Amino acid sequence: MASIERDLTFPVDGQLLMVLPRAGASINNPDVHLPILRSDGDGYYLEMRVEADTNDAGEVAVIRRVPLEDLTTDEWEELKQQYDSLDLETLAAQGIAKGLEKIQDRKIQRLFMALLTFLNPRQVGIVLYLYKLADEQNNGPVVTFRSNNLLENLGYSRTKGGSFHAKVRSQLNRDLVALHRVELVLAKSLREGNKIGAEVIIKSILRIKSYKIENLSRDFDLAKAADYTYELADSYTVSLEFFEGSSRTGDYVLFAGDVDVTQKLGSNTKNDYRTKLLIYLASRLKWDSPQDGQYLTISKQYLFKNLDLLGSNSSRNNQIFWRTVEELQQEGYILGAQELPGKRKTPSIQFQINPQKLRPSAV
DNA sequence: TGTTCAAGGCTGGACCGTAG
DNA sequence: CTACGGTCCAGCCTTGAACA
Repeated sequence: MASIERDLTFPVDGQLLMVLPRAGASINNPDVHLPILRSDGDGYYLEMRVEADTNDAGEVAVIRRVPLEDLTTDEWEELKQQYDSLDLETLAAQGIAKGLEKIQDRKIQRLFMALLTFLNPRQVGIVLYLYKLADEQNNGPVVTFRSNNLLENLGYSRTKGGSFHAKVRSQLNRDLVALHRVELVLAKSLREGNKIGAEVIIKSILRIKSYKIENLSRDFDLAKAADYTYELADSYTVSLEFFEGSSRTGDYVLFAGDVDVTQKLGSNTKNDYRTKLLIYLASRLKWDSPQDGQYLTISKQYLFKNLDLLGSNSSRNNQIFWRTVEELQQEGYILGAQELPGKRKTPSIQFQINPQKLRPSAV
């Protein structure tokens, strides 16, 4: 029984899921502040704050930040100068790529890009895939994988020669380095996170422990590849920093082993509502701890915010939302969903989750 | 409220060139 | 030869605005 179960599902850390939608909140989210440069006794940081929304316990405060410890004084001055010349307001309105195109220095451009698009659905897909591998490899939080296998699982196609395109390879290295380099600052006990003076923890999603280059003639530097070039190592060994797995504390959510992390051709990861909804539902399973483990009632306002459905046309937002629910229903994660008549004009949605595809650990 | 239209952002794959 | 680097652009999808 237990082994069958393990074949069909894999555990993803509960604390990570609780914080994931917040940690990856986009620039359009009203709780998100624009990036700032900050220095304190410990060093320099480029950081983005996500403020808590006190009307809902799950909308906790999180800071995501890139430590800039290896910057020279000149680089720090240049970074400050580039930062001052940025029009951060139009960056949100006109798109991130557009907003950053004036920055000449590629490293600075990529730094902002990494922070602004942190934990987008493509990166979340990578994280899910790594938790699945951790379960298969049974080596605790340590996972070893071949880059090409990961690209394959993300649904990318190969060139005529059989390799992957330089741009996708490069994006993968940048994603991995972002998951390694960006630190999350959050309350140690998320459920009490809004209290003043709460103890904080600082963690990355993963740490890259080592990597391999099979063609020895290539000389590869992880940071340089992420900051300046289009390179990718052939394999990586990483350690998942949020990891309870199936250990005795048992704080996790089981995901279906056939979870789809492929990137759809022609589509755009920031519009991957299906992955956002899946993760948000998993997150709410941890926050709400429903007695039956199946029924979740979530206000539409918070659903829309966490799906980044923040456009001005509410009927269109509704269309996209229900289309997304339909997708997860087709995949079997959701057994049913219905809109509950709203108290004071705040309608909510009741979901019935399929415990065979998504199930929290017993509380 | 929902539809239609035009404009434009983001992604990845085609193509081609280059370095080692 | 393979992997990297750059340019171009089609396809998907969203957005704001106008309108029924």
